Amino acid sequence: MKKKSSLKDIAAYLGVSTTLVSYVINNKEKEAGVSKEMARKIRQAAKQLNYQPNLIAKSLKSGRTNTIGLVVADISNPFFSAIARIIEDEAGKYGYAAIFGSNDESAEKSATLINVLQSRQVDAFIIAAAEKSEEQIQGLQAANIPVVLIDRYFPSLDIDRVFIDNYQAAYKATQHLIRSGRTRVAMLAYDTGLYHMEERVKGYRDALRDHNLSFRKTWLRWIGYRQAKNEARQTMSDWLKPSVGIDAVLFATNTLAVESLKYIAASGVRVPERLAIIAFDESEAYDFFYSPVSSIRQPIEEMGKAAVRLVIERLGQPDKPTSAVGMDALLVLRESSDCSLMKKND
Amino acid sequence: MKKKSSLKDIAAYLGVSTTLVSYVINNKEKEAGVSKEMARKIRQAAKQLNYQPNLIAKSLKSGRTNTIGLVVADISNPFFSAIARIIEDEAGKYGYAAIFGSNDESAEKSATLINVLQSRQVDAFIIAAAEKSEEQIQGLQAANIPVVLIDRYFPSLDIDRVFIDNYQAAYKATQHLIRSGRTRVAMLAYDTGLYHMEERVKGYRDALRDHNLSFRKTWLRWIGYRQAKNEARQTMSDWLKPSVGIDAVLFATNTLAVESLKYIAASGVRVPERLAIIAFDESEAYDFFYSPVSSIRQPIEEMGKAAVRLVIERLGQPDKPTSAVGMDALLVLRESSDCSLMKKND
DNA sequence: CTGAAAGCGCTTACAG
DNA sequence: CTGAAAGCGCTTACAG
Repeated sequence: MKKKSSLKDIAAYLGVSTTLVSYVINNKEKEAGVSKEMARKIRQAAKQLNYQPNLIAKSLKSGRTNTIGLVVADISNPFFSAIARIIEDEAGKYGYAAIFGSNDESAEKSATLINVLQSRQVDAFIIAAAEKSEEQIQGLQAANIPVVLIDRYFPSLDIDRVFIDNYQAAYKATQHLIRSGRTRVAMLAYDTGLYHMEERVKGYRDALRDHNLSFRKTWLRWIGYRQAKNEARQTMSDWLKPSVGIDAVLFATNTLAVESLKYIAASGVRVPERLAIIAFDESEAYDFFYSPVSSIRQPIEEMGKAAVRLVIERLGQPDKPTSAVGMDALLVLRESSDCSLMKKND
Repeated sequence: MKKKSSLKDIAAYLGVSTTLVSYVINNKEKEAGVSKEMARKIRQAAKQLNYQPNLIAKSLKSGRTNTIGLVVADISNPFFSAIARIIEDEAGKYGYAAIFGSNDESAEKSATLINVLQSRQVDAFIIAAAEKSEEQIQGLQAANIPVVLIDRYFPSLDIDRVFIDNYQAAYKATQHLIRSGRTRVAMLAYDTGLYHMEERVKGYRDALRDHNLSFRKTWLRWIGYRQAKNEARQTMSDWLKPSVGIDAVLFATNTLAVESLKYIAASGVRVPERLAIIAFDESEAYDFFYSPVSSIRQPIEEMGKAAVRLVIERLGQPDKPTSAVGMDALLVLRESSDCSLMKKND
């Protein structure tokens, strides 16, 4: 039962003041003009007594915790856990740790989470924002707490952010499907007002329009986050009816795609011959689906690093102008959208 | 720039002492005998001034942070991110938050991580331990900090833990392969001294022995965590040579399996006809591999919940006897080990 | 070169 | 029913 020792313990042990100990422990001996000999003795005692600084006390004094609050939709979603890992590593380089939380795309949970993290005095936030969480985020800004949005953002908010050009990504993917001969291209999206989702849908619709494909209502389905599983299956089942005859689908996220791919595999519909597919994000499912899935790959590593960089910059310079870091997603073409394998007479 | 308000602000605003405010804010008005009217006024002022407690100050006073340090190998591994999510939710129910870190299966990183988390005064740890981290963990115990090991543990340490019966799981999987006619069953494992890995290998070897299959050295390959990708591919390539003729493989983890499955898919070897497969853990890859992969599924949810429960119990009763919570994994049989599809004349 | 003292935002035993 | 005061473990301006 080795007791933790405090500065006071070291001071008492050596019969000196805590002031001195503090200076040495924090390597401020030069500025404070602590004698070499004293510094040596203190360091030795610290080692001997197994001193570990109490960062809580330090934080109370300094007002900084060197902690970043990370808010994502669901840490068990590979997209977010990959980002979390990058952020963990990158923040660590600057001496910051991450406290994370999942909001399940719910504004209420997000509010609770942000409150908890704020009470814990995190120095800054990196947030993949939930729908309708603008006010919470503005609240943080009003309280002068740095916030960087990642993946999603609100165009109405003047705030640091890292994002991809979702419109372009969806447009290009749709265009690819159309140019290779698909004429009934559908899109499966989440029913959320979030800007990034709207941009993806807009890119899809504009691509249809620009290629003279008249859009039909049934081709675009918005489904709820909480019942995604059932609704994705239902949608696929509807779309694959001969009377509807969808011949290509753009999936707006990996979770939507994965659920649908399960249905597609089970239903026996041939990909890409009968149905071409392109999906956002990444998933091991994409690699292992019998027809490897073309995807819109976000530069996760760059995004995570940029988010941490923006946080650090903002902490150092609270009044600097907002940074909006846009990146391009990569359209990775594989077999699932290879329309040379198209079934002509269908 | 809404300033955060402190207890002192509320006290000053109302012209009362912080003592009173503290009692009310913490709902101790009854015990402290605060007047109804005063309590009402304080609550109102707290709301009005947008009071948010400073948990850091609270922690310094109380010596508790209501924080659990979660150490895993890699938060971006779906097995660990799934556990993290469970732990996050479950700990939240008890008012605890989680600070996480990845140790990349390295004892050095683990030591650094544990130090950082300890400096941050986490109340307890849940750790998926890295090889050779016994001493660090004993150090925590010596400092009287509750630790619960999850997934892996050290038989030499008397410590709370949650684990599955790895021996049984591997034994049964191997037995299944043998009973359905496979005679050259290999196993791919991580080259680590960790007990859970040794148990898995032991289960495999004992199953071979009990079914009178003489084990051959080449059938068991231990590969390094950091070069798993290359070594897994190399191993598969070796095993699939006609001269070696492995007809079944047990994979000791999901990452090992996923890398190997990529190679197998590319190489054109038929599963399960030519090669039967069973793999530990879960992965979307298992569902989408052309021959759905039989797996040894750990009860992740129960494990995560049990770990949090043990932590909470230990915090409440530091001297209670050690809890070792063992669970059974589930052998989920699918096509990849369906040996009725075995290629007889091979 | 070194130390006494104030203060970060809380809690709580104690006095009145 | 309410308040003054000490203290959690640090940091740092100030005095000597």
